[in-house]
Amino acid sequence: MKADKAETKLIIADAAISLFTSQGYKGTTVRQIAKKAGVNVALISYHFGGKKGLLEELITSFFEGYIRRIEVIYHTSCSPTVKGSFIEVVEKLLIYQQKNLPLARFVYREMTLDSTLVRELMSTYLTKEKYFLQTMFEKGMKKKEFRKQPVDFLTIQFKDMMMLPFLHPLYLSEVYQITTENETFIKPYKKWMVNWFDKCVCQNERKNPLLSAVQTPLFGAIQEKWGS
Amino acid sequence: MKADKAETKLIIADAAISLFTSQGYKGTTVRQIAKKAGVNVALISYHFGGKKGLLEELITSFFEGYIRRIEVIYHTSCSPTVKGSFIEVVEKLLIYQQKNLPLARFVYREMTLDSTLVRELMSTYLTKEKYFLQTMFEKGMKKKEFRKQPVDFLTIQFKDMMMLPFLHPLYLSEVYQITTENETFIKPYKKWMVNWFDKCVCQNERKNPLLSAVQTPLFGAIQEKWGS
Amino acid sequence: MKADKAETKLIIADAAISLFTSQGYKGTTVRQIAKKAGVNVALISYHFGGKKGLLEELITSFFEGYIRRIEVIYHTSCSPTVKGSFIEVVEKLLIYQQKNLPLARFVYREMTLDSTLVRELMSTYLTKEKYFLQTMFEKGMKKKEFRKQPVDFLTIQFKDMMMLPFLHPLYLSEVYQITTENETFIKPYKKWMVNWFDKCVCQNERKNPLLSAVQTPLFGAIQEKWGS
Amino acid sequence: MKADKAETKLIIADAAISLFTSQGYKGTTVRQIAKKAGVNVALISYHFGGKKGLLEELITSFFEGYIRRIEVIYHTSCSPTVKGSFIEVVEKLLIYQQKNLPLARFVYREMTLDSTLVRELMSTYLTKEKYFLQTMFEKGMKKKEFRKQPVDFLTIQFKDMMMLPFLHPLYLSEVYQITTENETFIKPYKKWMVNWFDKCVCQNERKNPLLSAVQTPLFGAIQEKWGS
DNA sequence: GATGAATGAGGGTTCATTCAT
DNA sequence: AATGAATGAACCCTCATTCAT
Repeated sequence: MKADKAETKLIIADAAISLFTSQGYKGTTVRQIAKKAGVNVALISYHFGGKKGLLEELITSFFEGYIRRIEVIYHTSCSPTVKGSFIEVVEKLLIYQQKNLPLARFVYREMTLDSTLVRELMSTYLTKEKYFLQTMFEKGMKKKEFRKQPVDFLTIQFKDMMMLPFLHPLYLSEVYQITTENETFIKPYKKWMVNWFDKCVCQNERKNPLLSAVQTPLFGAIQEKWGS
Repeated sequence: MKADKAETKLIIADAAISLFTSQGYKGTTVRQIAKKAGVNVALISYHFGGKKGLLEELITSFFEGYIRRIEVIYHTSCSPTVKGSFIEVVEKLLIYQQKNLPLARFVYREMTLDSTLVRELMSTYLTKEKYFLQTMFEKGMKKKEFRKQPVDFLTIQFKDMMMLPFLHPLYLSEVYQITTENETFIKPYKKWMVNWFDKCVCQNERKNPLLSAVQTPLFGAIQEKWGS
Repeated sequence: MKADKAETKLIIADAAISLFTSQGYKGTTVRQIAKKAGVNVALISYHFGGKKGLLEELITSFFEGYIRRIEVIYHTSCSPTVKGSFIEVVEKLLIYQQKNLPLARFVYREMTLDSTLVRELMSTYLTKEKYFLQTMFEKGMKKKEFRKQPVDFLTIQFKDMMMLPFLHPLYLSEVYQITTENETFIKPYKKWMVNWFDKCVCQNERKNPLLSAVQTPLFGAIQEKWGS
Repeated sequence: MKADKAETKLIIADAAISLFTSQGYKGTTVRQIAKKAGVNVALISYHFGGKKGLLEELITSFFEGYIRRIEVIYHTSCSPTVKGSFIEVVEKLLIYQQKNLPLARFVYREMTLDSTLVRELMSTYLTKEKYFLQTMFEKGMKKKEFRKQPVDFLTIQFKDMMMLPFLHPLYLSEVYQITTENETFIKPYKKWMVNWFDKCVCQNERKNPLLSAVQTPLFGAIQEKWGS
């Protein structure tokens, strides 16, 4: 039985994502991947040019989809406000990451490692992302929609908040049955991000500035559960 | 000149922490560790019973120190309020984690892997930690100092917030020169935690409940930098 | 040109037998085996699951063939006398051991070691062998063909005599050019075994009782036990 | 507590003999020996110049005692017949080997290995032994006490018979509780050797030539060679 | 495109030994 | 004489990859 070239690649990729996520890249052997995918070991080298090539394709495809979502909105958003565009970005990225949760988790974890390979792969995309986000922030400031702030810090904060929930230690989900996998997570988290824009980014009268440094359960989802 | 047993073990452990942190456990070879430590490879097996044993000792010693800090405060804190005890815990743990930053980072990352070994090592300590935190929260509630809330969620939120800054992807720090390593991080982060207690945990009049779900840059440290 | 799986395994096995026999299991390295077999080291693990697996297969296959020869005769021998069946067994086993002389020597030597592994491997086969031999001896006694004697001792004596010539120190053969390898060994040794059956096992008039101490049992100690 | 130099050496040697016997030379580590002896590992190198030196001393001391027993009788025996001297030799050697059973077993097993070291150690003693035995046999023939036969074969047969019972696979003893260790073994075995001398070596009338195939030589093959 | 035998590099570990105390 | 930390060589094995089919 001969499968499609594309089909076989997909099967292998899926198996790889699953194993890489739970065991890490180094901790996974090509034989484990081949076994889980139900294909011959040599096919991994054949289709991806080796284990490293497989990793590359996974990371690349993740960032590809990631950047594309920002890019599309950046170029076509018809929202009247910059904040509106940002909210679109937030929603699209949250959905994207949740849909590719294991891959996202794996990529983000691998990013915490000192791997030359991973660094090289990321740099292109991270540069692009930085460009888009910073441009948008600057646009918002120019339009007096956003408060004047160091753009760098805004960008990193934004990126941080978009990434952290997916870095969440696996064991927490398991122990407490709280998870970023179910869809109920997206809505409150998005709300929380909107709030962050309102309070910390946008140009708005803040009567009690002291509050700004305050509260917030990190995860809106949790907050949601025990009501307010 | 022969070194002390304890001394050599320390040198090896230091080298291992450094390498494990940047390359991961699986990505680090004993020969790299030995080379970095300037000792013979066999000494790792001699002193730690192998690479696995080295990992065990590192993780164990980290959690040992971690739990001890909670425990001491739990048993000897003379703060009149439970919140006061919690603040002590926060401070001690932040200092501890910052002082052992690479180790903390490494342990937390390794916790996101599906490693039987790591799971087994942690289970003891996590259970203890859970006990201490939950008991304290319950005490606070019984004393009407804290609002009534599901203790589980409080505990996990607290744990989360104490861990997240140290999971922070390395590259961010490097790119943006923001780091949890310098001491200026602790003070604002502690302040932020205090605020969380005031607004989300403690029994206090909240005039505008809507605000509670709001704001907060995840990292007070960052907020601090560009003023308020 | 890639060889058959079976073929390669045979080549490796042959090299292993040769080296194990002359240097012992512990004294032989997988690299020596691989070199002698003209294959890559990793193939040993690939085909046999490691050095230990190779040992297992060698010992198992030796005993397998050994037991099978007894079994076949046990079930299909059409000799009118039990002694006749025994003689068949003696002949088949002598031929078998001589054909697999190095393997036999190696296995028998390894049996003198306190190896858990070897013990476990043997136990199955030795139990089977014991069963076959004892049943045959008992049958001979029931038919009044054999003298009544403790079956245990008969069995061990028989086994002993079938094994000893192959345990013979290698150096003796070399020094004196006497060997169990050439075929002229089998005939007289078989004759000697027949004689042992006639004089010590079978029910026959013995005119000169003094002779009883002569025609062997290899171990006087044993003879002593069941009297003369 | 400092022990005598000699005492410590003995303790180590005893431990080594025990372990070498059950696990073989290669299968035993110096750490096992040191542990069993209750001394520091380095002492083995200190006292014996290493593991190899320890082996040398054990084998040497065994052969030393072995040869000395032959030598003494060779020079001082006042038996009127050569056969009488031989019987003395037999008795002394049986007792010696039984008293040093584990060592004897170990040495004889190690002799079946292709070890350059062992070969070199033995050669001296084996040459001496060969000289004594052959001279005695020749003397017996010259005195017409022994039949004329190839001396080589007589020697090797004799040596064979003196060695074989100690090569006996360990497991047999264990399974069947028959052992060469208890003293009751020596008497009958000696008797059997006497008989061998009477029937096969000495110049005596043999009324029933048929018996010639019976009283052994352990190896018919040998018997075959020098005719019947 | 798919297979599985074969490869060479490198992994962790164990070994007998030596060195400083 | 005795210790135990330290050493380098060599062990077996696993790895990702390639090759012939």
